[in-house]
Order: sequence, then structure tokens, then C-alpha cells
Amino acid sequence: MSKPQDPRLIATREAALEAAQLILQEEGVLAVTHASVSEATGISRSTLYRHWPQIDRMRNDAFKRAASPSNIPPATDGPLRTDLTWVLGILVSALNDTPWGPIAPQVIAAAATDQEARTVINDFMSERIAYVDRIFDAARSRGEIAPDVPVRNLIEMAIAVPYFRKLIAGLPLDQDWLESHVDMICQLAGVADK
Amino acid sequence: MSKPQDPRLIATREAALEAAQLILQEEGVLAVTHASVSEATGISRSTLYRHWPQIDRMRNDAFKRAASPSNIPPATDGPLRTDLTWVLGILVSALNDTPWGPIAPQVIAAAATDQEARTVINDFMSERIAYVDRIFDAARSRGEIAPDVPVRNLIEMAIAVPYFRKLIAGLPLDQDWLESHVDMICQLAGVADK
DNA sequence: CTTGTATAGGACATTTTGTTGCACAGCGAT
DNA sequence: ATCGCTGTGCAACAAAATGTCCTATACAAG
Repeated sequence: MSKPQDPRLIATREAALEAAQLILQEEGVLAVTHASVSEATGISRSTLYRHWPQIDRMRNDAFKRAASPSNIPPATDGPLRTDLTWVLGILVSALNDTPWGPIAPQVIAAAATDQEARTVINDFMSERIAYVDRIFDAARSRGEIAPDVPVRNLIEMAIAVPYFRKLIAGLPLDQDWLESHVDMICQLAGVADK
Repeated sequence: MSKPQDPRLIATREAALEAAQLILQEEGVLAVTHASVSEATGISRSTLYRHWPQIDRMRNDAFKRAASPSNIPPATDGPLRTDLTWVLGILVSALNDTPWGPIAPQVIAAAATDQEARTVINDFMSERIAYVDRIFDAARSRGEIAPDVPVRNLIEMAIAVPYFRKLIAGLPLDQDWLESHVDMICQLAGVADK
């Protein structure tokens, strides 16, 4: 149990991180400094130093805030194609329409030298992978896919391509693309065409 | 035509960028400054300011240096499985054993706010995609794959997964994985099992 | 040799970053 | 309501980083 905290402390922290996250997505990690967050929020610089003596900690907390789970449970009542389209659709809109899109690459870059950032990415990814995993599990218990289908690789593929397109290649993730992507995954899973 | 340049200028530039690239892969973009490069090379700070008045330019040039093409032409004499294993093997070892592995995520992060970095990534990617494209082209003209196979998506998948594993998920790219990955691509391409 | 150019080195100004002390206000407890 | 505790704002300050400028020197090209 953590002891109850002063509401002032919580409010300051929250306001600071909100601003930090905004700066993060608009101007990049480099722009997130005690000074810039102070100016954006009106919180004094010395207070921010008290909360986060090292700027990396503040940045990491902003990362975590951006990576906080969406709490949307995946549908698992089949068929596989429908479920996949649904869950990948959520992933796609997270990348297209939420702060996570612009922030993710920065967390990834930070992860190279910062263990905490690595953890943020890993946690986020395991959660997404678990989502898709559940869908395949359900499909298997319905007998929709064969037991020998390499589910692990399929999950990875399902998620890797949208991430690659958006973050690395800078390509759009639209509805047409999503459908053809799901088609390929289904084909590999041995599920009949639409 | 660019006019011939003073050899001193070229030498300085090259030495600076070499050091910048090293710092980039070991300590991250933030550590690449006029001061740090000056200290690493012995080149005076004022000279570095003359070459790159803005630090972003220096960083971008270091990015470009790290992304410079490997000049290894892909084998295209088939069969598809062999060619794919070869070309993806090159990609994998570039990610595993060259500076590009640690540097790529940083270029990607920079690309969010910097057009020039975006171009570095795009150029690099189109080159890799062209490699794989040539292989599929050859396979098609050999009659190894059907005309209606969605080659574009396959290429993307072939490349996306290793990038995702290495850069985003932080997973290893080993020989076993590579083989199973090639298997899946071949299956989608409608090529018989080994 | 001569002229033009690149670099090293240092002085300096400016900006950013980090630290500290103090007054004040909000919080929780009595 | 009052009191002690703690978080915040503010200002002054120190330290470090960044950016600019000038001069002497070394190298390059004709």
C-alpha cells in the first residue's frame, strides 16, 4: 500500500506530465525540459526539479502516460477474420489518431540506452500481443484453425506490419490496406476466403 | 558538378562524421554535440561550427553515413526460398552486426519532426524493398509464383517483421527464426514446402 | 613565392541548466 | 479555528553548455 498523497502533489504531477506528453508528440523528446514544461504549465521550474531531479525520469513518466492501456477488450466470438479486423482496427486507430502514434518512435529510440523506456515498450507490446493471442486461442478452441498453425509467428506478423508501415516506412494505414492484411493472416492461418 | 574541394575540408568532415556516428550508436542523438565531437576528434569546436552551424545538420549527416548502402547485389537465380533467405540474411546481419542496428531507431524518431531524417529512412527503405522486389520479379519470370500473388504486401511483410522484432520488440533475429519467417512468406507466395 | 582558405585556440557573450533559501498557501490533524 | 507540515513560487545565484568572433598559423593551389 502506498500512503495517501497530498492532492497538490498529484495535481502538479498530472499537469506536468500532460504538458510533457503534448510537447513530446509535437516537438520531440529533446524539447521536453524542465524549462519548457514550466512555461507550458505555469508550474515553477524549481518545483519540477523537485519532482524529477533528472529529466529522463520525467520523459519516461510521460512515455508511460502515453502508453497507458486503452482498456478495450477484444471481441473473441469469431469468426477469426472478424475478430482480427476488429483488434487490428483498434491498433491502427491508436497509431493513426492518438498520441501514441508520434510518441512510440521516441520511446523506441530511448529504449536503446534506457532500460525503463525498454520496459515501457515491452509492457505495451506484450499487452497488444496478448490481445491478438486471445483471439487466436478462441479461434482454435472453436476448431476454426488447425492445432499446428504457428500462432506465435502469425501474431507477430499481424502486429509487425502496421507498426512497420506507420512508424518506420511512414506509410498510411487505411481500411483497404487493413483488409488485405487480414486476408494474408487468415490465409496463413488456413482460414477460408471471404 | 560540384567543384573539387580542399582535402583538409574533406578530411575534417569525414573524421567528424565518423566520430559523430560512433557517439550516435553508443550514447544516442542527444550526446552528439559540437563539444563532444570536438573532444572525440581533436577538431576544434569553432571548426565544427563552421561546418555545421546547426547541430541537426551534423546529426542528419551522421544518419546518412550510417544508412549508406551496403552494395551487395541480391542473388536472383532462384529458387525463391534460397534467394529470400539470402537477402533477408543480409538484412538481419545489418541489423545485428552493424551500426545501423542501434542507429536506425534514432533516425526513425528524428523523422517525426525532421524532414531530412524522414528522407534518409525512406531512401534506405526503398532500396531494401527494391532488393526484395527484384527477387520476386525473378521468381515470377521463372514461373515460380503465380501472377496474382500480391507481391507488394509480401515484400512489406518480409521486411517488416525483422525490423519490428529487432527495433520495436527488442527480440533476437537468429537463424531458426529466419527460416520459419521465410517459410511463411513462401507459403503466402504459393511456393511448395522445402 | 604568393594568395586564398581551413583550422586551432582563446576570449567572450549568451543561454540553458541546476541549486538554494525563504515566504506563502494549502493540507490534515487536533 | 489554530497549528505544524509540506508543496509551491520566486528570486538570486552558480555552473555548464552553447554560440560568436578574432587572430595566428598551417596547408593548398597556382
